[in-house]
Amino acid sequence: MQTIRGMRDILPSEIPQWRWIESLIAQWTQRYGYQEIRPPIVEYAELFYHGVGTDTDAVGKEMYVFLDRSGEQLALRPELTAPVARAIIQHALHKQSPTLRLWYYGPCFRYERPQKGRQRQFHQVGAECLGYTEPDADAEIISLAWDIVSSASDADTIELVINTLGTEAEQQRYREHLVRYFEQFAADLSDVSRQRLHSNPLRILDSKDERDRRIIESAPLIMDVLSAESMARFESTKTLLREIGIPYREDPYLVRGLDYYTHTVFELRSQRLGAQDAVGGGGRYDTLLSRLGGDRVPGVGFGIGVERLLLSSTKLNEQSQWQRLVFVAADQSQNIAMHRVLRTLRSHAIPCTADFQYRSLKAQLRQANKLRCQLAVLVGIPDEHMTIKDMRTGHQDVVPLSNIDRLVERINSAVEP
RNA sequence: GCGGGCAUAGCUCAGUUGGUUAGAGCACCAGAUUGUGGCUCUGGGGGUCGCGGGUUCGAGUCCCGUUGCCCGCCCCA
Repeated sequence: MQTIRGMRDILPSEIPQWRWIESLIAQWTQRYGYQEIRPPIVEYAELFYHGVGTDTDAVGKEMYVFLDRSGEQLALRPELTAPVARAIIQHALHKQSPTLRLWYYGPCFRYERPQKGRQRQFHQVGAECLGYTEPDADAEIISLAWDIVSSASDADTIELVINTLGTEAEQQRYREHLVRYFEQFAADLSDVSRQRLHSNPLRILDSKDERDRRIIESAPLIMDVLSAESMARFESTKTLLREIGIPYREDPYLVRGLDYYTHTVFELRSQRLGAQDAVGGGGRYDTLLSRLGGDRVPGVGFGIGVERLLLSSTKLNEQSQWQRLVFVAADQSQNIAMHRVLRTLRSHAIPCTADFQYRSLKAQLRQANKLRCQLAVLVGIPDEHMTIKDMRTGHQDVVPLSNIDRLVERINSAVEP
């Protein structure tokens, strides 16, 4: 028996890293005044077909879809923006307050070929800012994503890339321009790009193929078809980023894989990852909610891959710190006293543990040391007493076995808060 | 979905042109230390060599298949 391909256990030894990342996330979302939302993991498949689009790989080729026992077509969520949008519509959250700042964190699923930084079950953290058409919201979202990623790794190992896709209509017009342009070179394009010519010409732009790149160099740019208004909102987004000190690089060929994006799109890349170098990405989606049958609520958001964030992290949190945990050592003859001590300490909110193999005191202390326990209590040493040993300094203190309250007092004053 | 690499102890890895009972370091357990951890020394336990076939007198080593991981493509978080 083993885990399903592309899915893995997060082992106890890895939990401190995860907790650390999760605390960064909680910290930053709180500082920005975002509220957490937790949609279910399973949704109607239709939500993603309509919201994200069947042309996208994430939904069209990689989504886990299955029938439940009553024949409903369900899906394991491949991303969380659509579920959040669904929740807003379903509970009319935008009617209670016309602007919303939400964040989420949880597992997502995509049936892909596993690789480092690419698993079939992975975790995404993200935030959505809804109800604002103003570029201020775009800047805030990018700023939040930047803060989370750059607090986990050194700023000089990450890169922020931004672009604009304009309105839906402008995107459509651009698409037509591109098709007309690339058709002239159809014979010279790579096979993949030729196939995309009519299905998804935007995607040709980020092809890595050598020959494609040369053709792309002279391809029309989105800027050529943008209205003055769209251009202005992109400019002011960039100005805001510059003025609040967030370094970015503009890339007119950046396109994102999900259909719902309009205007601003961005990606955060890490040099410390291989081919899967995108740690996070996002953009504006002014038509998503109306596409899902809701009111026209504009929004902008991002998603960050937590596994990739961990891989890209240059700031390993210091391990091997002393734990706020008391080790209670005893031999077999003291087992009742040992359990009484454990129970009393716990009732006083003092974390404690013991070894039930009743091995030598030496072996028990070795275990206490391995667990990095700050204190050890030696029950029955000396006779009718308990020794409180500070594992950091070796300093020892003796209290009578009959006076557990005194033990609690001593421990409370010795343990670091 | 396509192309390629790897798979030996809990972990990181040796294993010579196929040839006796498959090794090391770390980790684990015990002792040195007559109830006291970390360092050191000594000893000990632990391996269907990913799994299934095949070639051979003989396979960890060669061949085929399969599963998993890794790299590139694709895609994205």
